[in-house]
Amino acid sequence: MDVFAHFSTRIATALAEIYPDLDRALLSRFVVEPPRDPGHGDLSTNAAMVVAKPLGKSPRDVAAALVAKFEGDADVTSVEIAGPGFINFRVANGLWQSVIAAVHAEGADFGRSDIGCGEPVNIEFVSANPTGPMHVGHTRGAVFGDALATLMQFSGYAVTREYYINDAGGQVDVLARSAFLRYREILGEVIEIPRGFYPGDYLVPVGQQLANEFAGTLRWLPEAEWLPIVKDRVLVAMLDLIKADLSKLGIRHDVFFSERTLHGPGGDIEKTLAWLREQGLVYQGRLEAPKGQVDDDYEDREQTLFRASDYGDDVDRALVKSDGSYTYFAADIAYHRNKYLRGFKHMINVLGADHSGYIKRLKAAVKAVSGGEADIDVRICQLVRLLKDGEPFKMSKRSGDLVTLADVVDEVGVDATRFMLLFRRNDAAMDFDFALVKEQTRDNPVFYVQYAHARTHSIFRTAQRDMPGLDISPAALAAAGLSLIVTPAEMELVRLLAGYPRAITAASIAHEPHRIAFYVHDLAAAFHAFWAKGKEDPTLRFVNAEEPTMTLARLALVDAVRQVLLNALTLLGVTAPEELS
RNA sequence: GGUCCCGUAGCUCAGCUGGAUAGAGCAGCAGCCUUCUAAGCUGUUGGUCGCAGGUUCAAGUCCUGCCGGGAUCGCCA
Repeated sequence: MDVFAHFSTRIATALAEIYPDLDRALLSRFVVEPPRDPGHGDLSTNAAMVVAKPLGKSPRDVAAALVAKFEGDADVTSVEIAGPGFINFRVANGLWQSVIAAVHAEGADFGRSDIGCGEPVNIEFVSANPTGPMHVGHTRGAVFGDALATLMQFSGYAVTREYYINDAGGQVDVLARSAFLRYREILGEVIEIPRGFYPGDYLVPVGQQLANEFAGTLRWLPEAEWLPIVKDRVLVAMLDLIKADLSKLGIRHDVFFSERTLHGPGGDIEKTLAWLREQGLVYQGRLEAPKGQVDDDYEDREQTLFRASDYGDDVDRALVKSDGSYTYFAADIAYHRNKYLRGFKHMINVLGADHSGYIKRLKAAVKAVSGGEADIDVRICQLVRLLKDGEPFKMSKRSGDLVTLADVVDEVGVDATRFMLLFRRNDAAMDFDFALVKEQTRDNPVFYVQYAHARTHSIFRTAQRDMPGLDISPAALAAAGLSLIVTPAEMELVRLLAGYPRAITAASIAHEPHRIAFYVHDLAAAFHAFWAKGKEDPTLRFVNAEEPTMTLARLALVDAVRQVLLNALTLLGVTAPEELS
């Protein structure tokens, strides 16, 4: 039940009846939304203005014809033309009240839609290098990607959560060598970790595991022989580490895709490059030296290039390094072709701020490998600055390790971590204040929203205590006399509830989960406000022993608020406690 | 130098992918606790939407050029 979608359909139908020749594409161009100024009415549409010009008519004439279609309609109490051609509707209370019943009937599914039409969408996120535990910088992208995935699933997309394991580069060799040092250390050698190696303690268990499995035998092998063995072991261990970190945040990927599987003879990279060559998209050539800071070891040479600039990138991009191995980008082209061949025409990549320069070539790659059939949206998560009591926080600890994702979650909890990271647009840098998210005051939005949910339960507990004879079962709530819900403060709440499905679809389409966080904060605020009204005016209290009928109607409203708060928080991966201790 | 992101109230930020008189929270000021958990609420002060042009019925929103802040810049991943 989406009131806005309901009116949108009705208006489109009316327009099609009035103007049979009207271009149907226009019928999806107008919007139905709550006007900024509530004085203008409950719903407003710009339909007349959108349609007027192509029809060669004045907006107000179109509006007048449209208004005539709604005269005497049961759903509306008034329809007015305003300003340059807006149409403002006042919706009958009965329709608003039916929203409460709809929330009750649909329960956890309230807000669900099928705008995705079951289309497969691949969301690649996190993809942190498998060289150690996740550090705090990865957290934002992890939470964002996960929330976006849940959101789009709820809107009817067939979502695959995917993690790309960068296990093919030189840093993995360094990782394996670092683990090998720990192995030798376990065997009794005194080891100094040289610069450029991974010094973290987290490799000690890997060394131990190698010692358990191979005793001392690896030590006497040449590196070429032990390296692949150690690499296999250490990669599995690191991935387990990362999965454990992610599960701390309640995040689980459907697919872990290894970059290594793309390499080698007959692998996807070779196939993809051969295919690109057939298309004439690969050539030998030179690039201009980059402006700005030029590396000392820059060497102008002829190289193998992909025609990225044919697809909107600024320059063509190198595919092969000077040592003959493939560039990261070459593997990434193959990887995205692989996604396309797996049936994904919609891809979303969640990347950190340092990858913003990568967007154009990625889009170029997707366009090229799909023949323009697939699209990719790259969502950049900007930096998070850690603060404590308003002061910048050291990102590295004494041991030299970075602050890890686990540190943050252990410090402030999953709910606070997730909500705070989602309570901001992804493309703006943000501050994360450790002290604030642990506060139990209204300044802390996580707490504020969870408190609203706990309050809905508290009201039911009170009702049970003070009116033991009252039947507050789901069936009784469903049968409540909703026509009693009429005061402005109540209608404000109901209107917000009615806007939930619309908020979900809009956030899905825009790939912006933060809108749900703001929505739920708004709903919590409206609920707290209504709750407080009962203090000044006892007739506005939810539970009133003198008025069982009214109490039941109000409880039905509270239950709807409870359900939507729960739905929205669940979507964000934040728990909704029934009681705050 | 190129590219991308940001610039909205003293501070932190929304602004529903072009709509009507630009909104919240914090801070400030003035109020509300023998409570349906005050862990909350009400009222109020505060704006040249960085600047200048352009597009149109309509621009914080789209385009161009500047200014300021951040990120990034052939073979790292």
